[in-house]
Amino acid sequence: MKRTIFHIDVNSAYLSWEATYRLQQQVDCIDLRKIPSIIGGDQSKRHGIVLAKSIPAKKYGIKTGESIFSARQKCPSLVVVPPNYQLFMQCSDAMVNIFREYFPIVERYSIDECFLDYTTMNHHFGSPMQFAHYIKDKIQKELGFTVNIGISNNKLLAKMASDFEKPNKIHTLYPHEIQEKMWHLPVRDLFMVGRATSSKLNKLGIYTIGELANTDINLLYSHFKSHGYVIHNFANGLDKSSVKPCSPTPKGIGNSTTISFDVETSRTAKLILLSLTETVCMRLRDCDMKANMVSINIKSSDFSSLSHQMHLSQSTDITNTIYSTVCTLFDEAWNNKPIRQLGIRVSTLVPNENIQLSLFDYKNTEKYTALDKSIDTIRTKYGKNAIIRASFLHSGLKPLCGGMPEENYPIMSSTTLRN
DNA sequence: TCTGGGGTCCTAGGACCC
DNA sequence: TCTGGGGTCCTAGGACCC
Repeated sequence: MKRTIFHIDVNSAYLSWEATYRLQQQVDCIDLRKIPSIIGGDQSKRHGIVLAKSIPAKKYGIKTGESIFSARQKCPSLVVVPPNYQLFMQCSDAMVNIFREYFPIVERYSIDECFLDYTTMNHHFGSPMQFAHYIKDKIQKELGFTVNIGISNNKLLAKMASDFEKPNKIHTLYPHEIQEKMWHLPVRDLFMVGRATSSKLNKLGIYTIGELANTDINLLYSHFKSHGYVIHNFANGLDKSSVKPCSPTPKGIGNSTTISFDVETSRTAKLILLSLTETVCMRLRDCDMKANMVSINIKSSDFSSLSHQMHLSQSTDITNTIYSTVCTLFDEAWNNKPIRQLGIRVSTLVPNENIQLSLFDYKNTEKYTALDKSIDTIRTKYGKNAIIRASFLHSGLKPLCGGMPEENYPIMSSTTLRN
């Protein structure tokens, strides 16, 4: 049976959300979407990259991911606004709540993108195009921001379609429209063709999605291995994946941070690793999982990076245990180059039940588990910094670092954002 | 490049075994 | 050791997405 899939994508999400919020709060009367503006990190903390841009900023050639320094060179009058992740989560939730009024399954692909399956809903809500207009306008009216909607028979084509002309537009990309609407685009525009793959394709004389679609699959395999099959299928509009309810169980949990100065001593590095371990382990316990693998990542000031990982003899969620592994990994891996960024990650996760405890450390495990539990309770109740490790006092470093944007903010319901 | 941070998946190459 | 070949497992690094 032919499916009907929608892909909804918020236009310049972070920027639209901030603009909508400012208009509603009447911070000032300027709509950030109508002037050259970006959402960007703090340059003094070396977080200075463009996270989202307005359409006027795009006209100056400003790209997501580039440094704010270079964006300012392209447009000296550029307005730079810091990100407000709590607000972004609330706006995202408000949009998803609207979808849930109509769809039993909402696949939240990212903070600002969803897939919906409209296949069986035609006779309830009209043609796909009619319903797309309805839901797009509803979001704009109730939440104040615009979206693009792509419609097709599979997720890949729906996603490609939503990326066509912006903002506030609906596009179809049905299989019979592929040649006309998609094949003339540069290969870089195809989902799953990134910088590295597109430059390799260009060297092979392949510049458009159409050329890729008509390239011999064996040639692609010889250069790209299994990824060659993926991009060849996508260029031909082939995708069988279905719309799935999101986040089954995470495969791993990690946090990393770029430090505002170059770290030159193991002592400082380990303090930062501790703050990262604290948040990662809290998140791990929060989703009721234990980890079997611990990895670290070190990016030097010259931007070279290295990683190191270790399998644990026993799965754990204990901060102290994971931290001591992190320290061992760091000592084994660090090449003494000044450090720009540190990251840790736990993976090979198992549900926090039926864990075999070795007889020897049974007592310690119990003790540390109780300790972590008390700390988590205090932090949940009184805030993240209600209890911190003494080693951070007077260190000038944050005792907890990274983490998902949660905090103790109430989730804004879709009504809260209404005009 | 004055170049963030959260993820997932794949692969080359080495270790080890028979 | 002037050493074959196949299989499995593991790790580091790199690709991609947002």
